[in-house]
Amino acid sequence: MLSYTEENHLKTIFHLSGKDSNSVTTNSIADALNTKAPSVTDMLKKLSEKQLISYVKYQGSSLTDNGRKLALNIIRKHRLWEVFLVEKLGFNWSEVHDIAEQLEHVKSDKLIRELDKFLDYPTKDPHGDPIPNPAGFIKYSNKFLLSDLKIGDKGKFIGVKDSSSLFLKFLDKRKIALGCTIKILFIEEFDQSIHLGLDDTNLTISLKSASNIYVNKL
Amino acid sequence: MLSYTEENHLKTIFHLSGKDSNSVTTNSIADALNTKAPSVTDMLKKLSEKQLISYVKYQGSSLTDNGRKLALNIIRKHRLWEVFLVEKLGFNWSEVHDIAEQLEHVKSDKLIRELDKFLDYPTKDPHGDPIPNPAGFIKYSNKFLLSDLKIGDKGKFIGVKDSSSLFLKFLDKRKIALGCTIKILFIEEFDQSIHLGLDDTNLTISLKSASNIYVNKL
DNA sequence: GGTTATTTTTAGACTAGACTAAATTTATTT
DNA sequence: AAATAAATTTAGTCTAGTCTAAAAATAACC
Repeated sequence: MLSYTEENHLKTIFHLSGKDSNSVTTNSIADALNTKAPSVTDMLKKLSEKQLISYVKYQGSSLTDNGRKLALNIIRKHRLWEVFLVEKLGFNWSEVHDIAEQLEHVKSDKLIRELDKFLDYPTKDPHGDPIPNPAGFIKYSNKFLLSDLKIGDKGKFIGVKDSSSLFLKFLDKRKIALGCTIKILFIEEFDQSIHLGLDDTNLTISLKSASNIYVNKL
Repeated sequence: MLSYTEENHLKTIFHLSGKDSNSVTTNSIADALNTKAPSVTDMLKKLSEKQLISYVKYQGSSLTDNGRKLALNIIRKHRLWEVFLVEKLGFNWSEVHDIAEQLEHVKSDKLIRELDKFLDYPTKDPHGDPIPNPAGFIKYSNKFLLSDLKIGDKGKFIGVKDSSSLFLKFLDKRKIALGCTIKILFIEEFDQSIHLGLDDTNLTISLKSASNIYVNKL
């Protein structure tokens, strides 16, 4: 049985590792969890003992198959609860992260099975992120960051990288919603801010914002 | 912000106090929480400092108005989640307690408001216990223990005292369901076991079982 | 390639919550 | 009302998780 803190470390290592399970630095975990490096080092040793990560002193950590499975199970729970909050309780996608952060730690396999059924087996959360299946398999889409597209490219908005409430409200205000089509009209040389075509309107967003938006290239 | 453990102590003190907020002993709290007396003593001091209970050394503890309000809020959450689990996710009433025990600690006022609305403002949980309103008001029904009725009395089954999974399954097996009418046919002198009329069948239950069943006298 | 800077780990201390064993207070019994 | 029993608190220890400061390892730089 994993503790709250162990679960959070596994989840964070997964998120920082990316698709191909790269090794992750101690400091990056500490930053992500709003904690300090020595606390993380302690936890890394513990998770390593439990064979959930492979950890080499000074060299970083990566999930074992077992650890990855557990991480994906937590992420599955997080995302199912997010769907519940938005679809059933009428929350805005910008409000659900912190609550799901708590709900994801509730322990009951049956609860998640029944919730999944109740929600009719959703495959994506409200931010467009894929929901891992019960076996811990996750389907990555061939997504790109909006900031990596070139002038003239078109993309379909499928998700966000940073799902902080602040950023999601930013998107809401500009009517940038999941599923809409975005065309790169022009990129400012000076600061890489991007002029977009969005439905019938044009707008400009910063490089920082564009680096938080995932699209499927069209 | 209360910790998980603080919340559990407040809740337990409320449950042990009964309708008229009697003083509660340290050992009874320890028993209810499956912990030891010294741990409880520490917590009592802490809750007393926070003015959530009034605690006199060696004399027991009782909730302050503030503590009672917080306790009722936790109970409100617990019972709303139980309704959700049974009504929406199809759980049996015997399975929901442990899960609700976890869910009740999730912190978000809006979550509970929306859940309440989603469930259409229920007033009782699946075991027949009243759900406190958001202000911390709880409506007690004039309930009796089945074991306190006399021969010839009739009652409507409205709730259980001990909602352990074991006892609820016991009731299910005997088709004793919330809302059914129970008549006391005969009480054995030897062991106070009770012969009941239930719908069109008769059965016998022990004093211990009868002491766990609440009825409204008819 | 040696020096400096950065990252990471170790060492040691702190808090919340739990425990056991011993001391103290209250209750019971005769 | 003294002696015994039971309940409760105190004292001291333990674990998980956190931190700061110092030491060690790695990376970066000239």
